[in-house]
Formats: sequence, C-alpha cells, structure tokens
Amino acid sequence: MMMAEPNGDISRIENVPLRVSVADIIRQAILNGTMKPGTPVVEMALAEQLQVSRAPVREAIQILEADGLIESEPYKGKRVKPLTLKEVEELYSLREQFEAFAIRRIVERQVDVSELRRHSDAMFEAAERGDFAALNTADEAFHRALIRLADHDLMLGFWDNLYLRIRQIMALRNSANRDLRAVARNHPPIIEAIESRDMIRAISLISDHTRSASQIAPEELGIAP
Amino acid sequence: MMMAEPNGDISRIENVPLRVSVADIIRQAILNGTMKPGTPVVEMALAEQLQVSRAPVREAIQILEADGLIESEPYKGKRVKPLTLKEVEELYSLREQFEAFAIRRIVERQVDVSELRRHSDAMFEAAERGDFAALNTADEAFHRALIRLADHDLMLGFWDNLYLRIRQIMALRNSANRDLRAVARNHPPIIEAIESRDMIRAISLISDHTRSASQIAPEELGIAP
DNA sequence: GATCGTCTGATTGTCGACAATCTGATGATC
DNA sequence: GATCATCAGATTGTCGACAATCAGACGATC
Repeated sequence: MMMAEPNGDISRIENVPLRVSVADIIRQAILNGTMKPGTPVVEMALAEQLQVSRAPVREAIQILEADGLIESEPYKGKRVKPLTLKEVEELYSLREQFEAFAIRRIVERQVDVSELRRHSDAMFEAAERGDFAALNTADEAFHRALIRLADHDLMLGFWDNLYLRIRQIMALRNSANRDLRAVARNHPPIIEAIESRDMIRAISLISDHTRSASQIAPEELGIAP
Repeated sequence: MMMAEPNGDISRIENVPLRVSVADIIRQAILNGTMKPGTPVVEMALAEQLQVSRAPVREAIQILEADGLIESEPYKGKRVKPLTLKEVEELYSLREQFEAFAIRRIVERQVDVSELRRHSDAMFEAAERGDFAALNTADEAFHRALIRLADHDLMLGFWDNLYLRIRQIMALRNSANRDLRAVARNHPPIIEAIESRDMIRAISLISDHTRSASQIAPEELGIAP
C-alpha cells in the first residue's frame, strides 16, 4: 500500500563510518595548509593522534589517494602529494575546459541560470566587507553551480576532484593583496553572456577569468620542476 | 659521485601488494562482463574464493570504487555500479571533450603525431583478419595515444578512468555485426587533419567518430532510467 | 490486521597482533 | 677503501577475531 509520507521532511540521519570522519579531518589539514605537500603521512601516528586503530586511518588515506591529495609507494610510505607547476597549469586548464563545456550545454539546453546571480551577489557583498573567505566560498559556489547546471554528473565528479586541489593551491598562496571587488566584477558579464545565449563571449570570458586565476609564483608551492 | 648505470635497462621488478592483484582480478571480471552491473560484491565470498583475508579484498574494492566500477552503501553492501543511459551519454560526451582538447593542444604545440599511424595501421590489419579484439585494442591505443600526446597528465588520468567504464559498456554490447573496416577507416583522416593543422576539421571528425560509437540500445545495459 | 519488539542471519566496520618490505647503518672481508 | 652481509628501526601489508549495523522474519499485543 503506497502511502504518502506521514511525517514532514525529517532529514535522514546517517551513521558515518570512522574512515569518513578521519578522511575529513586529514583532508581539512591538507587543504588548509597544515599538512603541506611532501609531508609524510604515517598511519600509526595519525591513529594515535585520533585515538582510533590503523584500519580506518588506512581507509581514510585511500580515500585521499583517490582524491589525488596523497600519493603512496607500496611498502615505502605515503605523503601529501607534492605540487608541480605543470600540475597547477593542468588543473586550471582542465577546469577551463570543463567550464566551457558546461556553458555550451547550458546554452544549448536553455537552462535557467538565475541561481548564478545569487552567488554573484554574495561575492559583491563579501567584497564590500573585505571578507576574503566568504568571497572564496561564494566564488566556488558560483563555479560549481555552473557545472551542476550543465546536468552532467560525471563531469561534476571530476570537477569536484579537481577543485579540491585548486583549493589546496589557493590556501598555499598568500592570498592577501588582491582586489576583491575586481574578482566579483568578473562574474556578472558571464551570466549576461549566457542569458543572451552568446556562447562565444561567455566562453571567452570564462577562459580569461580562469587564466588570470591560475597565475602563481613557483616559490609559493615549495617545489618547482 | 654520480655514475652512469653500469647495467642496461633491466626492468625494475616490483613487489605487488595483494590488494593490487585482487583489484586486477575483480576489475577484469567486471570489464569482461562476468560481474554484471548490479551484482553484489561481498568481501567474505571473494576472500574465500581468492584464498586471502578480507583486508586486501576490502582495499581492492576501495580501489574499484575510486575507479567508479563499484558503489557502496555504508553498513549495507557493495555492488557493481549499475549503468544508466544518462551515464553512458555522459561518458561519451566527456570523452569527446577530452579528445577535442587534446587535439587543440597537439596542434598548438605542433606535436609529432606519427605514432598514431602505427595504431591506425594495426587497426586495418586487425580488420582484415576479422579480429575484433585486436581492433578494439588498437583503437584504444590510438585514442589513448592521442590524449597522451597532449602531455596533460591530469586529463590522462581522467581519461583512463573514463575509458575503463567505456570498456565495460563495450563488453556488454553484443559487439558482432559491425563493419570492422569501416571503423578502421575513420582514423586516417583524423591523423591527416591534425598533421595539416586543420584543428576545426580534426575536432569535427573526432566528434562524429565518438558520437557514432556512443550509440547503444538501452536493453543492452540491463537497466534503463 | 496493524503496530511494535525481538530475534536472527548477513554484511560491513574496527581492532590488535604479526608478517613482509624497505632504508640506512654497521661492521667484516678482500 | 670498495664491496658485501647482516642487522635494527620504521612503515606498510595481511590476518583472524570481534563489534556494529541493517534488513527481514516472526510473533505478541492491542
């Protein structure tokens, strides 16, 4: 007997395995720069620090390996994956491809992109307040929404993975002395180009935007080859 | 005292952890259709079958989860990820983007693509012999080389991941009754367009090629939504 | 006969112990 | 003083046992 839900939308509680909590903690440490590229990641040390056994730590590390944040050599050890200038360029160039592809799909399918305005507005607000963290959050929300609106789960998964590492890079970069308002101002023209279905212009704007974001000095990464 | 290697290129032997061997075996079973989408993946059963403990099996399954071949619900169970028509379309459409991006990079940088001819020739040879498996191998080698020549490790990683699932799809599809020679004939024009630096034409050819490869009947997947 | 406990079997999650592997140091041998 | 064994420490890999969780079956209760 199929019935309507008698209760409202009580949010589904979920029981999180330890490996997930552990992975979240370590991921955070990597993304906020506490664990810099090259730092050894030792199972036993983390297990003691977090008061769990090695098993969930091992699995958490495997998750982060899949994220591309940790690399491992069998029987040798694991460490936070070093960043190279080439990898940074690859991250940003591929992100540019994803966003261009997303725009093509969005324009072709005439998807409503009004959501983007919310994020853009949030960016201006954050810029006014000089709130750098909030600006970044809104910026990421904007770009992720752009990908999500393309309705392409596979690309969204790749994008999430890719953006994880971009966040890591941004954390390592001394993020001050940037013109917050200028960053915010980049976005409305993109929305307008999409809404007027000017694909060429929208993609061109996104490309410029991404390229300017990818500027980074090698010494900010620690290693260079 | 840096010295030249006294020995020739003796290939480095490597000690493979069990999880890798186990992952290879299970991956193969998924890719050749022995374990179809939806099949439950149970640790203990596999451990007994392979005569190892559960630990390496667990880790192998995590590897395949990262590959996108297995999905898991905590405390419930794991199974070979079901395929949907939408996912198939996403796989092929994203592959098309990757190949177009690769071609742009290759043409811009004037990369030598003579390697592609080797793979193309192998395809014709296989087609003559009516050797379907060899044709597929050469076809994959052709397309992977195209990506590799773009010199973009990040994209290559994504492509490998993506192509894994395309292999799975191709295995499920009743692959007979196709004109092998016609498949082979698709490729030389691509090489020629790249070598004559006609980016537009090369990308257009690749797109057509990918799109025609993506045709699949829903009932060939088992599930449809 | 609907609802609620309770139980049971299946599966995954976690633990502590032990084995295998790698690295570098130390010392024996020529 | 090179080269080779051997050893010790650190780290990861593997194992078997136990705990937690979930789904479904089976009744008891109203």
